[in-house]
Amino acid sequence: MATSRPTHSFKTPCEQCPLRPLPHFREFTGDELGFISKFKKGELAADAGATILVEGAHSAHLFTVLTGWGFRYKALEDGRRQILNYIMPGDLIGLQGTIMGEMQHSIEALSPVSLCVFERDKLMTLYNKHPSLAFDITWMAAQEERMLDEHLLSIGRRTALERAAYLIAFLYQRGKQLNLFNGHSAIPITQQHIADTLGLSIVHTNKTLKKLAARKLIRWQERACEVLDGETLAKIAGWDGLDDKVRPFL
Amino acid sequence: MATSRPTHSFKTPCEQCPLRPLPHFREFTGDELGFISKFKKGELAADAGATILVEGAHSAHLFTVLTGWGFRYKALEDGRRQILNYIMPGDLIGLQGTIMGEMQHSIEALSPVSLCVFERDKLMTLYNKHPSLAFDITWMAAQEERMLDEHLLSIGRRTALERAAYLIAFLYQRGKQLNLFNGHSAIPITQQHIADTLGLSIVHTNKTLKKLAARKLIRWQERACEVLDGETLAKIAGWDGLDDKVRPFL
DNA sequence: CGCTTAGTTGAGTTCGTTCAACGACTGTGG
DNA sequence: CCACAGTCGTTGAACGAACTCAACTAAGCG
Repeated sequence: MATSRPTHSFKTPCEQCPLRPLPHFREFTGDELGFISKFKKGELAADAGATILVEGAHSAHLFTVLTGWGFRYKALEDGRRQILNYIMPGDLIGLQGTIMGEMQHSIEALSPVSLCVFERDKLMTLYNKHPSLAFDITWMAAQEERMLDEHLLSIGRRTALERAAYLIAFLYQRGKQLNLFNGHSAIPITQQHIADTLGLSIVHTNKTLKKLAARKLIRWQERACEVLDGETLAKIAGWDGLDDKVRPFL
Repeated sequence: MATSRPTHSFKTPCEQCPLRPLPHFREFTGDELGFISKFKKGELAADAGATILVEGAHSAHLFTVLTGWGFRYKALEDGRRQILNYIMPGDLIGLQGTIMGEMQHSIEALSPVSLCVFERDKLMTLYNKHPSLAFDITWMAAQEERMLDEHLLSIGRRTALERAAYLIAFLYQRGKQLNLFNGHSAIPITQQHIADTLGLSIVHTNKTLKKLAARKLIRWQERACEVLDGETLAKIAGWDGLDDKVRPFL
């Protein structure tokens, strides 16, 4: 399995961050931007399939996803795996490990991923000197909590078809907010990942996805899911969708 | 259904908070305590069964649970309900609503509950003047995220018996940390609540609980679950248990 | 060329569901 | 005081959703 590797060669200055111009993210003051720039230590690149963070590790760092898709998961001792949520550009990862000492979940890259690395030691400085950014971190933690609430509702109470529809609609909407699709709306994921997210077996996941495909809501590609009709997917799940407010990130 | 009502008659001073002496909670500086005392606006009492916060409401306040048990939940349009997590003394609630405008879940009391009410408007002051408390709020959000991760793993990947064992062991450990049991370790919950937490039907939940009772791990009471052997429950679920570090609260 | 990974499909089994009925207990109104 | 309804827990029977097992295609790679 491929592992992540540091990229010393290049550090995108925060002032030229490709994410900031997106309408989805809030504007920052020069002061905030200046601090974040100093807070940022470097960049890290991970290949598709690489483990970015591993459960049990005493993570030294905090990361923001710059590009790529990944997922957080936990596993039982006998290998049963549950995907908890997906990570995309702008998402903060490693907060649990930074704040509470030890990671309780692992993170793996779905596509090639690049990350901004922040210095854990400067986190207290951030809280002391930049309360607006501290508030942003809390905002992001609350947002993550909200997504987990939705996922829990989905796994606990929706049928297999509804669950699959919800998950794909969710990933589709998130991807669209971040401008991750150019024309073809393909989510880089295998059916095994979907199964591990929905709490279903691979076989049943496959049969469920076929039903969605038969309705022309999705189309399955090499190793990706193309979304043809996100609205109907959301409707099948009885899901309201994400709110479109501008959000912070580091 | 009973509703919550304000208690104007009495406001416990934070300096005499019954929770602070517990070894489970971290010590606070006089400065921090002074601010929290000013931050606290009053108290609120809710009867068992009362709805404390409702999905969709623009919550004006932030609360800390002083006494009692409750739960957070979400429901689908057709009534299917999923319990997301339980609330106990020291837990902060209403953060999502305060930070992001609108509550996305409801909260209901399991037993009579009393709450400290904080002024939402002073939250920015907290972030500006008391970074250590701001950090505490982030800590609590991250902790909630961690619990949701565990629940997700449980519902997604554990069998009915393992799920039930995990849930009861979890509630038992939390209750014990907070000194909520005096001799008899009874969790004030109905089988319907357990079913709505585990994502199972009431009938199958009942049959599953009977298996645990047959093994003398639990005993079912009037409207509560008495835990006889929390260790074995955790072992059945393959669950490591909560960490016992001291934690913050407001 | 064999080897691995991802996706597909059918057959039989198991786990959890729904439907239904019943006992115990509580509170309410006549 | 009793009759009645409501909640909570319990149990059996029949059904269905999702699982495991197994076999097979197609694509990618050393």
